[in-house]
Amino acid sequence: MRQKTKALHIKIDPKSALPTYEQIKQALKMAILSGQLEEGDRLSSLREMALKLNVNPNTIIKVYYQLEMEGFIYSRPGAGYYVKIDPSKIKVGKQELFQNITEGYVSKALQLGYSIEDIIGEISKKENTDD
Amino acid sequence: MRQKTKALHIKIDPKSALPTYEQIKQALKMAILSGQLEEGDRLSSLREMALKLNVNPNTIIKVYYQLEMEGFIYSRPGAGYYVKIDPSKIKVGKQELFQNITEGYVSKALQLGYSIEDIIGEISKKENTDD
Amino acid sequence: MRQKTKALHIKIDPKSALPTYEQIKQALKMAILSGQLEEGDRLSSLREMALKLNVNPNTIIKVYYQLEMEGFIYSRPGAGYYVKIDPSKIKVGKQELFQNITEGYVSKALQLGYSIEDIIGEISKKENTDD
Amino acid sequence: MRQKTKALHIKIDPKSALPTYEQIKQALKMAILSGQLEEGDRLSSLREMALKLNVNPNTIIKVYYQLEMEGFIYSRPGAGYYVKIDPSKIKVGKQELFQNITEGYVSKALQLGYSIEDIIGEISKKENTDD
DNA sequence: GTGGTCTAGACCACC
DNA sequence: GTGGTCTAGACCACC
Repeated sequence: MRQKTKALHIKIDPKSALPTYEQIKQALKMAILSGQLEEGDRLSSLREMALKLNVNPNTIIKVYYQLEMEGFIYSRPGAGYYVKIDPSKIKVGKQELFQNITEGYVSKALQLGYSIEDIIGEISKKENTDD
Repeated sequence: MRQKTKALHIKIDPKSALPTYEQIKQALKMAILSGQLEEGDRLSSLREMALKLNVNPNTIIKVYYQLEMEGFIYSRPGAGYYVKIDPSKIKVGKQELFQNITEGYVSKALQLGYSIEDIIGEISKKENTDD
Repeated sequence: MRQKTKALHIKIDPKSALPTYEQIKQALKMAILSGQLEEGDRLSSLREMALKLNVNPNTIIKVYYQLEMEGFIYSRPGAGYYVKIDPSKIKVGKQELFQNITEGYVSKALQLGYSIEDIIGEISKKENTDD
Repeated sequence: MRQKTKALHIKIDPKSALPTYEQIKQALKMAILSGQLEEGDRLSSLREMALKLNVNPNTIIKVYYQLEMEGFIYSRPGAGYYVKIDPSKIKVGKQELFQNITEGYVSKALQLGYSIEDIIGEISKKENTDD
């Protein structure tokens, strides 16, 4: 069982309308669903994570608690929080999330007056691009 | 002189992490940028809109006030709120919004592990679809 | 008794924080205290005034009513509103108003950090100026 | 790092035709432009200020929000509101305000029938005066 | 404790 | 009826 914490690059946007804890939670969920974090990986400790993100420890407590409730991580008292992966759940969760964000994105773009062709054209530009 | 208020179908998602006023604001901005609301169109009155969306009038005041600050609408006290359109601004705002949501969507999908091809494939499914 | 209404140049600033009726009221009071409007002068009728200032007649009713309460004008039912001047009151009212606005102005300028000399210097510039 | 809130003596005139929030806003703007409040100074918290001025917190929220929009202060959620000063902006804002109030004052005095000499005479009396 | 969102509702100025 | 000001007060996110 791996004990080393993987480096995650979570950016908090203070101007976002989303609360801080929600931004962190979504970032961690993405990391898990994408496979960036794997079964047994240890999350940074509450204090470490709070320090890294320059955020109050209570905020991290809230995030870890909710992720635990949703079954993505579990705590080993005294040892830390670990990623828990039910592979089938991950697969389904990942697809659902992908379809959800796709649906949300496309419907907004359509409402703005862009066609599916416009959308695909815009996205194609991203190919062979770093950022 | 248009005086009739256009019907808008704004849905507030109570489960959203976005605050109510932000959801309404974004919906109205979309309607303006997309051309659904045009120069001179009258918005629903504060009380009407509040009633329609089942929300407190003060929340609508906040939305209208911010949209006014951003130059999308103006108020005529005693008469109502009206759409103000600087066409060039609309054009730019629309493109920026489109690029922003595209960028945000694509980066999430990529992080989830999907490729540009996967994304385009998923979006292509939307073609020839009603919903 | 003069029946011709004198031309007054009242400007309403829709962006002012002062309500419309207050702006009109102050302008009329100034005109009376300054001698621009004299004993027996007839004010524009409610409808005329409302039309000239592009304002709702009810607003003018309110203004005239308050000026009447304060003893600056009186109404002759069916004939209109007329300036009533108690010369001693006018003199006192004018001086009081002058001292009030001077006091208010000077204290603001001082708080901003300007000296009496600065103030006098700025005001002196107004001499030999049209606007 | 200054954290102490400076004492401000803001008086609300209930008889004023200016709305409460406007009076408070102007007083704070004056304090900033005059240098009474400096870069980094912390404003009283929403609740403190509301208590001090015997006004509803929502009224203070409105004041702070507008001052934030105008770039005079910024909020650090959970910490408070702080003065933000772009010195050049302050200088310009101060001069503009001074010229505005001077212009407004002088034009009223002139309309009342006083001459520039009268005005300067009245203001000169303020010299060597405490109040 | 501090900022931020939101509700419920009164009252005013103006159309 | 319509916008605008204001109060009283609850609840949330975060420090």
